[in-house]
Amino acid sequence: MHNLSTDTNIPKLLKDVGLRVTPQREAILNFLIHYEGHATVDDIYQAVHPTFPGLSVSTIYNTMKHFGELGLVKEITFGDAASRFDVNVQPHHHLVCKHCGKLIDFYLPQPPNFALPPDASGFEIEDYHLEVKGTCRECRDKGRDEARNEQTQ
Amino acid sequence: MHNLSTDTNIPKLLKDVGLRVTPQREAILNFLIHYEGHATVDDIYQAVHPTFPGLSVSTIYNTMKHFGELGLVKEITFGDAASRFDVNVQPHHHLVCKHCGKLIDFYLPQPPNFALPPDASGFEIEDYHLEVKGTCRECRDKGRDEARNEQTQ
DNA sequence: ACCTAGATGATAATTATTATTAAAAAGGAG
DNA sequence: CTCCTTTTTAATAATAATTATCATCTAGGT
Repeated sequence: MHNLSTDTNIPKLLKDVGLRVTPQREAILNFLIHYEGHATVDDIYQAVHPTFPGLSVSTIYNTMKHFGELGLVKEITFGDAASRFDVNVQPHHHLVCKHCGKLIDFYLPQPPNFALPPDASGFEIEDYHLEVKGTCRECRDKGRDEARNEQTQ
Repeated sequence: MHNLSTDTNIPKLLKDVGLRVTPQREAILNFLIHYEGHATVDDIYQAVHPTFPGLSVSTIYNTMKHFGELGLVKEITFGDAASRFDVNVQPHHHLVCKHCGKLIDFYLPQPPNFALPPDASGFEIEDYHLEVKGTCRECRDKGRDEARNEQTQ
């Protein structure tokens, strides 16, 4: 598990996790490190493409898969929408605005306690994620809804 | 919020929630009520289609949207996979097996307590869902993986 | 400089879902 | 019961995210 910050040495990091150092990977990582919020593949593409015209979305998908497996990013998948990637790989949870889709991180002081039901005996817990849905202040203030896809960070 | 059981009067229920009583809706509801687990649109289609050849998937999507809005079912959406529908509309949570996709319900004795971060001030919580990922016993026993899409209930 | 495993990019394929729309059916009014 | 309006259905096309394919290219060791 790696925690990335703006002063991470990108080529070194890539070598450390056993990946070849390619300009594409450097560009993507660099973007993610500086990005506030939770980027989708398309966000990455839109941002990196101008300064790196060759870049293909396949490469981004590929790269994100690698990064995910190596613990550089965490994929957040919500029902309907596109996957988002988070350089915050600390265990954490999300508030999701039902109206604009905004994501806000939060942390639990301690894992929630619950008893496994009988039909789950032998289930080995590896990870948990709490998704809290509701309405963010902005959407509560303005007339709700019609905000979708505006502030989807 | 309605809790469906095997002795629910389906036509009456449909009328009560303000929907027209159609054979398609009756068939879908009847299937859901008797189904153990969490059905996908395709599950419904596969099950109902043989005895109701005309049924179209559009109708199922449509119907599930209505049922969801009226609180007859709860849609569970996980990242990659197809949406599932649960006639258990009580607030509850899920264990998800990473290998075979099996879903197991569980309940929290009390809501997890957490403090909203400062950038979430004004966020109005409406709902929360805890998703616990791991490996179910069956997948732990057999050689893992290659089970995907077998016991996806 | 050379070689080979691995990476890339273009494109096609897949999958879940939504939109469209003409035809059919539900349910109330007369 | 028949007519009428509105909703629903079903078939199809459209969309959108993601994965698969594969020829070409390149990183990094020799």
